[in-house]
Amino acid sequence: MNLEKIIAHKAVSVFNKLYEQTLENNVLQITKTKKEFNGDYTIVLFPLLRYARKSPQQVGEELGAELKKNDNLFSDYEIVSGYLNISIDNSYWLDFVSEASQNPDYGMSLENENKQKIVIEFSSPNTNKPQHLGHIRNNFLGDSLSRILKANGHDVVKVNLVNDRGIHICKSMLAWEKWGDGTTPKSENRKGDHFVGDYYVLFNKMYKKDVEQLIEEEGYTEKEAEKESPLLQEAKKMLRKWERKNKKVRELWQNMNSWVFDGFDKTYADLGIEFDKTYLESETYLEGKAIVLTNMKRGRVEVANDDSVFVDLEADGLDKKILLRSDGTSVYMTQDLGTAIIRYEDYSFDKHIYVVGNEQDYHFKVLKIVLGKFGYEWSKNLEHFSYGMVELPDGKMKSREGKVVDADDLLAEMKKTAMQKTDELGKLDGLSDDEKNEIIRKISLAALKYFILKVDPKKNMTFNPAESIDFNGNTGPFIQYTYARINSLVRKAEELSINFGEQKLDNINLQDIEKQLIKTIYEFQNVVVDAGKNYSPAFIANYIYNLSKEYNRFYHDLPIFKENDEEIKNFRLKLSKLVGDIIKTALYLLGIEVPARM
RNA sequence: GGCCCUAUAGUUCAAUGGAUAGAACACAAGUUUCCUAAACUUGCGAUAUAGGUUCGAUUCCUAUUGGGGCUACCA
Repeated sequence: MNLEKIIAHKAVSVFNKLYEQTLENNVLQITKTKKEFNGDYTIVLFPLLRYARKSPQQVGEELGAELKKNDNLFSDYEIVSGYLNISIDNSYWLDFVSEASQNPDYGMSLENENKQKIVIEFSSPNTNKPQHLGHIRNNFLGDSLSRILKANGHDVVKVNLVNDRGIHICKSMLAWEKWGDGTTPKSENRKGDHFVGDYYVLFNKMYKKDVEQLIEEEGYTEKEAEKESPLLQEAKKMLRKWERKNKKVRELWQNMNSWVFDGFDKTYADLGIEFDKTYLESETYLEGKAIVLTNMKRGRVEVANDDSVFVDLEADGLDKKILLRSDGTSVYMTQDLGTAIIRYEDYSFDKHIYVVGNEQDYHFKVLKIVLGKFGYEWSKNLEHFSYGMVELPDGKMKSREGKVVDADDLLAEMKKTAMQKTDELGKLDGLSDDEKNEIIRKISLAALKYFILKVDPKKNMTFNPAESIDFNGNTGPFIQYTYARINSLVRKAEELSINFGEQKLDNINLQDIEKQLIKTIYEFQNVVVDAGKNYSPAFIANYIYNLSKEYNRFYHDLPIFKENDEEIKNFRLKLSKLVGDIIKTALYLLGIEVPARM
């Protein structure tokens, strides 16, 4: 039980006794005391006044005095304009430091009585183009959320769903067939996913010309032209051939997909992302089709005049949704229906989380309802973790037009900047190239991951490619640097054979900044829980920045090895080590590694 | 047209309905005989507008305006 609850509990029972009331626990509001006031926790007195029928000053005085009298947890109290600020006795904080220092998993609650089996799907790239900044946010959020849920004691399965079939894939294929001249990624020395992506962009360029021509020369409206374009018709024909398992088309498809997968493997390795299982839509989409047909027999879906199959959701306040095209091929929804069912057969999950952008809010709403209509009880356990788009200063990224910030390019750019910065500062002089590169890798990836994850996932975020991502201030490297400093202290202590871990913490007089640090350390366990409840890696990021900032102030203001008092010196080392451990754990939850030095 | 999300310093981000709205970057000025200056300290500067609920609103509700998204045969 955490301190806030303990205090609230005690305060309520004291209050009830004082004023002969029967308050519920949730009437009493308790918060952490703001830094500019004395005290650790604050009870807001306003809501209590109507029960006590006294002034804030009186209630605060009586409540504070009674709490302090009966319990040595409380060392002091003070009333400031309607707020009762309570101080916790130092011995409580010191005991906490000793305890946390001995727990290597401090912050993680790996035993959870409400343990759930959670399947989390993220990344979900298409094989017609390389990944861009939008995918990066998806990958980082999915990976970090998995780690956070695990830290909350859940059984987490990370799955990737690769969309390796469909009209968009055929577009790349068709363009390559038409204009590729038999070239390969190898012959052109181009990463496979980029190679294929080039043809996707090329298709769209030619398609646009096609459409313009139809409008100008044949007098079509824009809509008609878009539909009637010969190029698009050809791609559709290819998709039908693909669904009929046409040998030539399938061979081409296999080939181009394998190029893309080679590229993706490299990108995932660079990003430090792994999956427990990868599903391919080409292997699951038929299940979706089968389900739709079964439910057609049962009369749960409708068939239009042109033979397309749809479900009418107007009763649920939504529109009609197509499930099979008039030519019998599957749409996105069809696939997701099938995939969900297979997923449940595979894992019998308690919860299934889709990490997908908020542009698909409607899609997942429909998916859930349709599965419910089809009689799948577990559809209520599907959750859409909807995150905001990454926008460029001049608007949304459009991969059709090639207007994107490419994932691989961005990583390379980050590395270059990190290397340049490091050389300027002369930080890693004297290390071997391998050691140096490894540290640079960690720093540049941290800068990128932190930049993305510190933002509330629900919100859209802006990325300006013209301004490179910072390495100073509220950044990943800043936090890594704090860790590296601490690591250096610990190393030195070992060299000097100082065994600070054994230090008993009894009568240490805490400086303000030390106490503040301990309180922040204490918060970590709550932050991990909240981050799990709210699906928000940003909670962890903001927390760890704050902790690092406070530690740097402590490090700057107070002597450690130069402290004469042995007990205090050992205490400060112990505190430092604890902060270092928490930084490491917290960064781990964001998928960020720590360098031993930097 | 309908539905959903969103609006905080010059910029990028914070703030379970609680105290004087926090940071970072940028800008201006300081701190290295001292454990890593990728650090620390100081200054400048913001809740779109109009109502409402409340002891108290950046937070909840309504309207307006701006931005983004979705709206059955793209995924």
